[in-house]
Amino acid sequence: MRFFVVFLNFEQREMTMTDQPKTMTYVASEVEAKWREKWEQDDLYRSKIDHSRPKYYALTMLPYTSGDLHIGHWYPMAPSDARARFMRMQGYNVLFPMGFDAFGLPAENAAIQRRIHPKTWTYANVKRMEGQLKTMGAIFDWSREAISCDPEYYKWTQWFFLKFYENGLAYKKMSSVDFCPNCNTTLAREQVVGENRVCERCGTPVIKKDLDQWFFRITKYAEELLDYSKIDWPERVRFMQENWIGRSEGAYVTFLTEDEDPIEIFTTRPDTLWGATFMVLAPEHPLVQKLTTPVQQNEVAAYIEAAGRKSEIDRTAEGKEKTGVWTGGYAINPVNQKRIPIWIADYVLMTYGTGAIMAVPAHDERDFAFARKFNLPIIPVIQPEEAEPLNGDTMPEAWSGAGVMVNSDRFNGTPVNEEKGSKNPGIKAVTGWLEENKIGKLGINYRLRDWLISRQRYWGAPIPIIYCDDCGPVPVPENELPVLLPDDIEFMPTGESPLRSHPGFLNTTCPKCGGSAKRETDTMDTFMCSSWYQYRYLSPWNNDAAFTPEEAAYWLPVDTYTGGIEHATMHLLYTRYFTKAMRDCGIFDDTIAVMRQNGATDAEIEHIFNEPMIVLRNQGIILGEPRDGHIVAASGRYDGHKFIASDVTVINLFEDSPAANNGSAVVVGEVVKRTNNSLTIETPDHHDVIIDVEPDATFDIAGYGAGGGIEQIKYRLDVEKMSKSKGNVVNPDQIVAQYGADTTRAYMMFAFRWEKGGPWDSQGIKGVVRWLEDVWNIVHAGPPAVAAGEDTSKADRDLRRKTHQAIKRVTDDMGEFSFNTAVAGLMEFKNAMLRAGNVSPVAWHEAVQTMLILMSPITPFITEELWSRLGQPYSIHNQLWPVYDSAAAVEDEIELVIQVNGKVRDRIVVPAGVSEQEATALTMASPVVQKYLEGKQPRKVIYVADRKMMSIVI
RNA sequence: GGGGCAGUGGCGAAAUGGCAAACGCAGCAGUCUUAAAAACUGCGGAGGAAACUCUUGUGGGUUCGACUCCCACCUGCCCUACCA
Repeated sequence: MRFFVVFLNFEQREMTMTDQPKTMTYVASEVEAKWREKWEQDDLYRSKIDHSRPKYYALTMLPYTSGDLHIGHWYPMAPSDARARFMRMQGYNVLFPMGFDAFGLPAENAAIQRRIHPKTWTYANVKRMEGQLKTMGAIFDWSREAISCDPEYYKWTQWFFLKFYENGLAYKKMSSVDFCPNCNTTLAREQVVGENRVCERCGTPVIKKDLDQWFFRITKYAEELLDYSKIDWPERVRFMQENWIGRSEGAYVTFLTEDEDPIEIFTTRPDTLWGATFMVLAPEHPLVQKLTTPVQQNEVAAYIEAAGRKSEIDRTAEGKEKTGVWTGGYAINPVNQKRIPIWIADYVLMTYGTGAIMAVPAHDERDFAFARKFNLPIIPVIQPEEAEPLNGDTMPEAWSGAGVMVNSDRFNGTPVNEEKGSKNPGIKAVTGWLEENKIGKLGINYRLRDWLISRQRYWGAPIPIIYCDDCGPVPVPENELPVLLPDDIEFMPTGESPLRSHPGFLNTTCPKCGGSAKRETDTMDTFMCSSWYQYRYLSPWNNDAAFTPEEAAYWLPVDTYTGGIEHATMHLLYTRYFTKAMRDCGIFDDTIAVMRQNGATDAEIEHIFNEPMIVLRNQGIILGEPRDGHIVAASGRYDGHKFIASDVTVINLFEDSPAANNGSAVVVGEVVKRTNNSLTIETPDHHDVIIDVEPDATFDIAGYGAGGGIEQIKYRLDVEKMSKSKGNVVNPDQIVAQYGADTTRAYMMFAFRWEKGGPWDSQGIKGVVRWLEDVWNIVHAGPPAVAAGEDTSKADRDLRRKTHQAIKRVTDDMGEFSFNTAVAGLMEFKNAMLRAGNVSPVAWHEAVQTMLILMSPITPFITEELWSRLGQPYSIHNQLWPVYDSAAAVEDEIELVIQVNGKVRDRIVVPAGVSEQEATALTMASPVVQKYLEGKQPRKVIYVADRKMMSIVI
């Protein structure tokens, strides 16, 4: 009857409390508002350089200014904040900044739809989101806030562009690019998604357009980007990036046409060169015109025209059926001087390799399909061992496996295995020979292409280039930055940047010759802004540099970065590239100088500017909560496939359906969809029926009486991503209003495995509510009243053990991002406190204070309140993290598990320090063991001391 | 087609090769209440009256011992896709 005791104490304590009367029930909103204000006043979470303490830069991906924070924003941020707080209490000087990714298409689209200026829309959203973020109780240092659409920010985005341009990392070229006809802008390759190649933003199928566009030379870093040895990133992200970079090792080989024009090809299978029976060029290949013979002219022109017109969907819709035409030209295979025809086909892409291939139909699926379709010769040059000799005329498919080289002159008999590149003896031997004879050379090819950064939109950072008829493209001088976006602008999307129709922006003078010139009117991809924001946070107040070297020298690099996996091949690849490019442009030189002044060694400096973020962890996604729809019986009449209802009744079971009366029909089913005037129901035999509800229809919904209408009908929600249209969005403001920020934070951490996520459960949050209420009550109850002279040493030791076990558990789990088990450990500790018997006030206070400190990173408000109610000095968040004492955590006695032949048969309680001999003797004495032994000697006895386990083999 | 990840109670989950299901939700029974809610107490994988037996997607293997390691398969999710 512990609660009785607690209650008594609670009363006693209340009378002795010295402060003003305090609410005895936990009201989250009061507690949170009070401390939020106090912390802000005291600037509790300002992060300042302090060389006496180790730094820790924790970062979570900045939100886009969409206008409303949803629970999906809290999910990465709140646990990341808890972990940053945890590091702070461990003695680190922690920087945990926040800002906004504020440029981009949605602002402009919203502006077009609602006639609000993107700037107005964006800053209103920033304001709203700042307010929401502040309720979270995070240790964001708002003095370091950075907003990417501020001129003070994008000045430096433009400056980076100029630095990259100076260093040959930015260039302009005419190229065929993906263009979204709905958003009216070009897209980077990775912004085109799915099998149908649609725009990531709006789902419109992209088209190809030839435009003069700016690119960043990310391909220069392809090899370095594949090196993950200095960073601790999830394998999954690594795999995705590796896949995206797509390194393949092979050989470049030059074939000559009959006119001696060289055609370079890339192949990963130089060992099959002798089997090349034709060549294929991409339709866009520059040599196509010259190669085409007069006879083939018409056919080739028609094919190229058709290929250009075909959308990506048309191509895939054809089911990969090969198409192509012969140019009429021939090339000479350099390894055997054979004359082979040159074709063009759209299965060869101009954008990969050299845009030309040697076709080896015997050993490549695609070439095989092409050769069979157009009756081209197939010559096997790899013979699988222990198989019938391959026959080019009869083989049913290409052989891409291992074997021995045949029909390949001096290489006949060379083994070929399934390995790629130089690990394959056949490839290795042939490549060496090609190099010796200057026919070809070893080569690496990447799938990665340069990063297209031009966007034909207004709401982005203008590209700081001026075009002069005499001087060509001229960079805007640094002292003229930023190139400001004009506010007065027409937004109708035309496929050209709106800036082009703004004469005041467009027309300028050439910085070199002073003549009249025009500005570049494209703006930069917003991924450019978010590629360097981690550096702007260091000193957003600095208008003379992108970041302050003193700040960078102290805080860099980012120690932990958290965010969604969806950015694996975009943001996370770009920002790695950006840091490497900055390093090579000398942008960190001042920072390095400061580090040297501060006594940093070369070894310490060496790796710091190679990668932006050392540790990366991805959280999962919170999905919508599933729910059953109402089961309804609708009466009315059929009109074709539709049902017109005059009455809708919610029933409990299908069987409760009322009988049809006076000629009207009745349909019964679960509501799966609802609009303003119709319901879609699924009948018990799983057919969907659409019900049009008459405007004056009657509703019978339990609990709503006569006032019920169609809005009260619940429709089924499956587990799906949250979206407004699905109606399954969880609004964090509402959750916070109902339960408080602490509960919301803790639930985010407890509900799922953080990296996995899962469907929202509106019931599950109650567990967290009860936990915090229990903690609240425990603190107010105070230490139990112990009778004079009673020995509390055993109870004290037990509580102290639980305390230190909790310290260990929470410390380890927080460190490993295992937030759900950290909270579970704290709940267990709370349960132990509830069950603690008569402990001394000293032991109770140690336990309760430790509990509050361990909880404080997770639930910062309630712990601060309880800490102060205990009379402890402000602030709990400035306390040091407790240190685990293994001696205190050790058990007095342990339960020894006894296995016989691998199965648990008995458990005996033994003293903790028991020796193996004693344990064995105790085990053998067990009647259960005796029973299984049947008087025989065990064959083997295994004692696992640290697992408290004895295994006997009979 | 290629690559990757994951499958444990009704649900979210936990378990350095060593007691499967900690912690929590829902559920059931009870206390309190006129009643309900809340709160509290107990039960809580399946079968069985019980002793006990079975159980981590399926089938093998390694081991005294496998949710955990290895092989094959099934299912789901993610990435990628005519990439030479």
